[in-house]
Amino acid sequence: MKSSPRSRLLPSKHRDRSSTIRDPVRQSPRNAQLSRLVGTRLWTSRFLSHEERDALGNVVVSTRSVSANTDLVRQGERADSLFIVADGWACRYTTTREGGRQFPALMVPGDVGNLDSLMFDRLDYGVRTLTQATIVSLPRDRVLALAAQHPGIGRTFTWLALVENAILSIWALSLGRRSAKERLVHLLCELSVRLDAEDGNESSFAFPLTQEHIADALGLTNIHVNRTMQQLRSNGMIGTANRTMTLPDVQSLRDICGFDLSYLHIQPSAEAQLA
Amino acid sequence: MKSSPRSRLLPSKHRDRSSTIRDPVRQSPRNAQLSRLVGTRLWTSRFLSHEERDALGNVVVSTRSVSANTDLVRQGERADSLFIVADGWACRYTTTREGGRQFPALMVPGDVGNLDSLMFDRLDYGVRTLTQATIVSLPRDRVLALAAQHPGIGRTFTWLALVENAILSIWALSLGRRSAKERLVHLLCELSVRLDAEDGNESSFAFPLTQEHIADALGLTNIHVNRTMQQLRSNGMIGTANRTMTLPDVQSLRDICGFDLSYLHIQPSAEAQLA
DNA sequence: CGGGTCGTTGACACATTTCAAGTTTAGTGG
DNA sequence: CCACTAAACTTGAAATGTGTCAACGACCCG
Repeated sequence: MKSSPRSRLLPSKHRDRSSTIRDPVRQSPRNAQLSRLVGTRLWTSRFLSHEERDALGNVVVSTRSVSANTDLVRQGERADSLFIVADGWACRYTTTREGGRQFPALMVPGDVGNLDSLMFDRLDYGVRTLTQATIVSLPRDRVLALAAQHPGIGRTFTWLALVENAILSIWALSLGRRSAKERLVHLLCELSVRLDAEDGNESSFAFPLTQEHIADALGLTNIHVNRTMQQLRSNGMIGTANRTMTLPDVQSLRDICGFDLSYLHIQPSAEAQLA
Repeated sequence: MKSSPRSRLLPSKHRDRSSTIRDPVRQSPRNAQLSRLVGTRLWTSRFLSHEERDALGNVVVSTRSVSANTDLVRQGERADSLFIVADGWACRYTTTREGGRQFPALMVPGDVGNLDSLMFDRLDYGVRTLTQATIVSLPRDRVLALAAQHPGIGRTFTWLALVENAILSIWALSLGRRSAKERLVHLLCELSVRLDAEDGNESSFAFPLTQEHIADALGLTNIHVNRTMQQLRSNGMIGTANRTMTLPDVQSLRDICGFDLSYLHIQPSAEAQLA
């Protein structure tokens, strides 16, 4: 399961910049909504029984399509639903007073956007789409009730939170101790794995991020990201064309930045179990 | 409740450098062990019923005193217990191949050291004491069983993981987008709150970290931390004497770095409720 | 065709690191 | 109690990675 079709991931550039979502759009029939969860990080948790998975599926209240650069929640706001990115890319973002922006997380298809909303009234970060995206919403109250009834669901949320923690810890290591080149390569290695884009030692995946987005993830300026990418391109370490990222030699990229995928805590059994 | 007596926090410098713990030392009678949890972040969770709190307390298997610079778990190792830092300071640390070190978290009295051990077989980071410390251990299996039986316990772990997440997100913002001075001041503001050391606009707390520890938390070199601290000292923004940190004007420090304590998710009711 | 986002380039500034001493401090052993 | 030692802290000079500022170019969509 390589990434989604390219058209879906392309940001729609001249519409709805910085808008906030209003109404659920494109309501689908209930069965379709349930099926939107399939393949999601939440859905494939190995801690869920079949019964628990069904219970979660029945809680989906809406599946909507959202354009690029839309805030799902803003910093300091309250969110009554858990947002799952079924398709497209999104980010969590934090900002300094002076306007410096940092992404503590990038979300790709299947990720949960605002786990914190389960426990906190106000979010410490904003969540925003980076591309056109399909968002599945689960109402917080019903999810919490389910978690109290079903141990597997509660455990799944703890697990999700801890995986986010592990990823964020490695990001901190990159931010604090790695050079620009290492940071960039490390991010690409991470995305390659998370998107399940690897085929032997090669990898290729739809890549909708602008250089500014990358900069916000890596704690660099877009200009320096640009120069660093050019260096990698001219060395043949990466290829970019048609909004597609190509990594011809994954292993040597991993060697450059000391990438070890164990921190992603991929569960190889989960998909197999559900297939 | 200001911080612990100074003697407790001083690292014992010429003993047990880099050693690993062997046996539980100084076993205390059971009642005393239970009471070691009191005041802990886990214990004061507002999601716990009295019954659940007792259940957790009964799971404590050991309370031991550990010298400074001791690994409780090393990177990639397995831990069968949850470690709670009842007294003293500790850190989580990650490293690059080249030896660059980054702390994704600092633990002060009351914090849980290795929540991830609940869900992962291998830890993505090491946990190490920075001072002599008192460590309470809860066996992972029994804790997991409790979490499955008692919704409040399960919910508490999710909550703990999400708070760590929130803190780490703000650390990422510091690492990626703040200057050395801002990072340092922000860390001091955070510690001042977490240690409950503030008295009006002043704050004073035992501070056992070396400048190298600070550097590892902030993604800087110890030398630059030194220069930055001197600058703050000469401006009267901070005072350091006898391993005690004094912040004479907390508000102006917060203004320097844009500190907003909401990300710490302090629960003012929790202590009152238990007092 | 035109406007705007995104990508690219160059020259320069500067925060932070590196390297290489020294000095102070706090425990240790005689 | 003093001398000894290692860790922690301090200082200076020079190197460098990354940021800043200011353009220009390419492309896409309306």
